Amino acid sequence: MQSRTPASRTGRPRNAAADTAILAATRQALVELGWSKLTLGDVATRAGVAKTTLYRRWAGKNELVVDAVAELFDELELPDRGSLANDIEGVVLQFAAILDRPEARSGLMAAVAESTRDDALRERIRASIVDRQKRLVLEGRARAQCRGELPSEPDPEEAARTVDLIFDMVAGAVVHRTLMSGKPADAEWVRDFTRVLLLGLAGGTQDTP
Amino acid sequence: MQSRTPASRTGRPRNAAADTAILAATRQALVELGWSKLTLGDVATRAGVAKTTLYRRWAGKNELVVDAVAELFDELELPDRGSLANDIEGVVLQFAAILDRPEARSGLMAAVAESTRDDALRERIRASIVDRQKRLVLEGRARAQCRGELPSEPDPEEAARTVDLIFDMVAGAVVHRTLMSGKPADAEWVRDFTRVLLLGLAGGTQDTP
DNA sequence: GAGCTTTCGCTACGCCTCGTAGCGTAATAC
DNA sequence: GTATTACGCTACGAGGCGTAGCGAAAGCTC
Repeated sequence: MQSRTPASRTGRPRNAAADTAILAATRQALVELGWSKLTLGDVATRAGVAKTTLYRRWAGKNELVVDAVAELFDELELPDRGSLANDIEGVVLQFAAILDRPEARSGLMAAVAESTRDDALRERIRASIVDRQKRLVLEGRARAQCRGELPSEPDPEEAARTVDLIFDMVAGAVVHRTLMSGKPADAEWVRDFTRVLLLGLAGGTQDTP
Repeated sequence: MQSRTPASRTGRPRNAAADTAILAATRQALVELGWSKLTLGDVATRAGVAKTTLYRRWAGKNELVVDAVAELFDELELPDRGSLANDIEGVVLQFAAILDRPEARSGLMAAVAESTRDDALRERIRASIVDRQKRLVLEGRARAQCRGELPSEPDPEEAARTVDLIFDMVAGAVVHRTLMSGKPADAEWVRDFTRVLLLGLAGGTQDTP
């Protein structure tokens, strides 16, 4: 996950439990201290490992926090709730619930801030968080096209653009609502948002449910 | 702007030029160093003032960077370009251009990250950045309603909700596209985005231009 | 002008964190 | 056994933080 697994077959193996303990301790420290006051020495103490062990596995605070936060977003699921509107509302509410947790808020935004000056970190975030969750858009879109709720797009290039656009609109709106405007993405807001998004995507050819 | 103006009529007045010099030095340091490696001592040296002077005017790194970044967003304007679609495309492209500047990227996101654990800082961001730019949505919306491009909303409470929703959708999508997806919010993307947003807002009763 | 008030530049300081080096020990593969 | 790697621990220099204290400068009031 973090640095390397060079198929080292010899020597003492790494303690796998330490990884989960360190990542859990990182999230706990994010809750109690936030990003700026989080120190690697403190995380090591919480996890019950030596500080040097932590440095042997992660390059620094940035990489550690990205890995710790990325696990949070793997909880996202997209159960079939019968309609595209219900599917979107469900996943948006899940996403909002994750962003309600302080370890996700401060950790994610701080990592994104650092990634503006660190290409490797940006790629790490993209691979372990952003691109991983794009699967939700792809799945929901495929379902909706099967149901006839969305027009099928023959041009694969244009379809990819649309997927990216939807992803940025959904995730961006929730993040902005939660962190910038500072208001909750509650059921009422999610309903309004989903209505506008669906009308826009359906090309204005569909009635309001 | 920063700390206090208690109508201190007596004593040596503050050097107003130092404020602008400090904020400009902060932006320059953000460009060259980024948030995490920016130090107040370095900013003071760049601005040609003593470090103690800096601490007399700002409480810390967070507040200083918020003020330095807030000035960037005051450049946003909303010239009348004839149609709601053109107005939106114009302001989104302006917003994207600001987010293209490294001092805006790292400074804004880091401040938002810190604000998740600092209520005073969150309020400072809301007042000096977020709420200030909501004027653009209000103005564009009023224009569009005059043109008949958007339905008028009699219920003031629902109208306020709609304004908030539009603001979060526009700003959130651009920020997410730029910083999370790491792709440019170029003319093509802005056109696609505006089309979806407008279809959603018009309630599906309008043709694609 | 004299006197008061506030700001400014400068130096110095204790505190904390960072990231690394070095050592001895533990755990596994061959 | 031996080789190899991981681990815990201690110690260290480097550097930033935020503050205190000082003398000097720049205003206002009288």
